[in-house]
Amino acid sequence: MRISQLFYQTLKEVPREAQIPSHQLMFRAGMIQQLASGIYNYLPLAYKSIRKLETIIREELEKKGCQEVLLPYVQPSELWEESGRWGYYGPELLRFKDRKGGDFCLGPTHEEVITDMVRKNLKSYRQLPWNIFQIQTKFRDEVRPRFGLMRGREFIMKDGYSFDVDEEASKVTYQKMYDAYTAIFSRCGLTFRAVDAATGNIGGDMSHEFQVLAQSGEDLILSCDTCSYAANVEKAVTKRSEGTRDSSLFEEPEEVHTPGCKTIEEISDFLKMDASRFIKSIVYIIDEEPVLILIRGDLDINESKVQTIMGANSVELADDATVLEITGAGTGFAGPVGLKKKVKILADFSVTSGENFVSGANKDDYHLKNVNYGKDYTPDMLGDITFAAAGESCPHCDGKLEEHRGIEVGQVFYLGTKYSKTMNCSYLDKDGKDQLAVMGCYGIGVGRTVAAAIEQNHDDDGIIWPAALAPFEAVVLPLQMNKEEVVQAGDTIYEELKAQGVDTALDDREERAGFKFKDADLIGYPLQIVVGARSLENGEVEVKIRKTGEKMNLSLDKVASFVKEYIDGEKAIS
RNA sequence: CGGGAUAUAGCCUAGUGGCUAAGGCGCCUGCUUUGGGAGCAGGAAAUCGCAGGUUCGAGUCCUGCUAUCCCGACCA
Repeated sequence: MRISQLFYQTLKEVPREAQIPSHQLMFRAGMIQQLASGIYNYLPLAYKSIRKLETIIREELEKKGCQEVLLPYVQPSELWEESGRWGYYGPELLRFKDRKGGDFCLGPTHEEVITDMVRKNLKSYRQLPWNIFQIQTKFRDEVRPRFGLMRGREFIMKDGYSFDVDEEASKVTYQKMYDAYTAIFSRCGLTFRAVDAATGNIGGDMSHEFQVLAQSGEDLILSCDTCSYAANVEKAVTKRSEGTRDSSLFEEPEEVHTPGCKTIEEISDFLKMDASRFIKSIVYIIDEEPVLILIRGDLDINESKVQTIMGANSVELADDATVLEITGAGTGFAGPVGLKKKVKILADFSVTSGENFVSGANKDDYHLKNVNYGKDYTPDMLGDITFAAAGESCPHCDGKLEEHRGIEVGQVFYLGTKYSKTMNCSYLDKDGKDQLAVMGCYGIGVGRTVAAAIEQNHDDDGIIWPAALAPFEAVVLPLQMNKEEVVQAGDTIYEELKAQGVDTALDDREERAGFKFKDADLIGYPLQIVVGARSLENGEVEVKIRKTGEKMNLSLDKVASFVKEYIDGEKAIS
C-alpha cells in the first residue's frame, strides 16, 4: 500500500471524548470515527487489523472442526418468545416493528436463531457433533457505551455454538474451544488469563472468560499466586463456610430507637459500632418472588453469586413499596427477625460467625440489638454470596488471591439443554429415542480484542502492534522524496518485501523525515525501514524495531530477508 | 435510570451582553526546507447543537429539546 493513497489522517490532538489509550490512539491513527454513541466507522487501518484477527480465528476454529455460517442480524420476536428471553431481556435488546407491525429485534446474540436453524436439520445422533460459528456485527443497546471499541453498542463478534449428543461429548467440545481460544489469543501476542466466570442470563453452568490484562480493564479478576486458579470477581470463591458462634454469649434482642438511620454508615455512626457488627438486610425480587438477603454490614452482595445459588434468571432490588409490604417498614429498617413466614431468607456465611449483631427491626426508625443466627432467625438458605478479595485464600491450594484488571475478549459457556429444551432441538439416539442436543456457546469480541491489543501495547509515541494484528507489518520510509536514488531504493525494498509476503506500506508522501517518523511510531508498524540519503551512500538502510526502539543498519540486499525473518518470528510467538 | 458536565470550522481551544467570532493543528497555493510532527507569505473553511424567550443588541442570560462525555447503577 502506498500511503499517499491510504484513506486515513493522523492527528496530533484527540477529541475530549476519547478517554483511554486504545480509543485515543485509534482515533489519532485514523483507524476509527464515531458515528453515534457506541457506533463507529472502521477505517482501512482498523479493518485491516480486524481482518487479520478474523483470519486467525477462522484458522484456529477450523482446526477444531468448526464451520462458518452467516445468520441474519434482524430477528423475529417469535424465536425470542419461544426461548422466553423476549420477556426478560431488557431494553438492551433493540426492538422494532416491520411494515406489517411484526415485532423484530437486532441480534445481540444468536442462540435462538442457531437453535432454530439446527433443529430444522437435526435428525440423528449420527449427524453430531456440530460446531457452527459466524463473524458478524451485533447490536446491544448498552446503557452506557464507552471507551471506543471497548464497549460499543454495535460491535463485531465471533459467536459460535456447539451441539453434542450428551453432556460428556459437550464437555469435550468445551475443552476444545477453550484450547482454540488459548491458541487464538496467544497468536495475537496478547498477555491474558482464562478465568472462571459467571454465566449471567445466558444461562448454563460452566464458563470461562478470556481476559487480556490491562490497567484500563473494566473487569476485576482474582488469580492465585501459587496455582492456576483465576476467576472474575463476580465468580471468584475463596475458602468459606458456615462460621461458629458461642451461644453462651447470646443476649436477648432489644429494640433501639435509631431515627432516620437508613444506611449502614448512618447507623454505624449513630450507635458508634463498626459496620461489621450489623446485618445488612436487603429485599430482592428473584424471578418475581421476594427474597430477603442477609450479609454482614461491611460486605457487599454479589448478585451474580445470588443468581447462581438460586438458579435464577433475574435478580433485582425490590422497590420501596414491596419492602414496606413485606417488612412493614420503610427501606433501611428491614431485618430477619419475625419475617420467616412472610419471605424466603438467603443468608451469607458472614452472618453466622460471632454473636449479637444489630439488624433492622422491621419498624420505622428502630433497629434490633443482639440478633443471633440460629436463635432469633434461621434462613432458608445459606451460602457464599459476597465478593472475594485480594489477599484471601485460594480455594484450591494454600496460595493467596491477587488482583488484576482485565478486558474480557472472549467467553466460553457450557449451556447444557437450556435452549434445546425450550426450543425443542432434539435428535434420535441409537435406540430410536428422542434426546435433547447438548449445547455450548463461544464468543469473541473482535473489535474489542484489537482495542485490547492496543491497551496492552502502546507508549507515549503511539501503538506498538503485535505483528499478528498490525495493519501493516512493516513500513518503508524514503526520507528525501526529492532524491531519485532514495525514492528508487525505497520502491525496490517495498517491492521485495511484498514479494516475500510481508504486508508492507510505503510512505511515499512528500513529507519531511520527522513527520514520517512520528506517523510511523503512532500507527505502530512493528518495523520501520528508513531509507535515507545518508546511509544509502554506504549502500545501507536503517531498520527500527518499534517494540524495542532498537535501530540497526543493514545493507540493501539483506533487508528483505531480515524483515521477513523478524516478522515470521514475531508471529510465531505463542 | 440517578448524579455531574459539555456543545464555537475536520480536530483542539479562546471568546465572561456591544465593532467584521479569534488562535493553534489539519487543508489549498507559492517560495524555501529535507534524519524526529520545519519556516515565510497568501487562501478556503463556522446557519456558535436545535427551538423559543429576555434585550436596543445574545456565541455569551433564561426555558425547553437534542447530542456527546464522565461517575454510579446496569451489562449473553
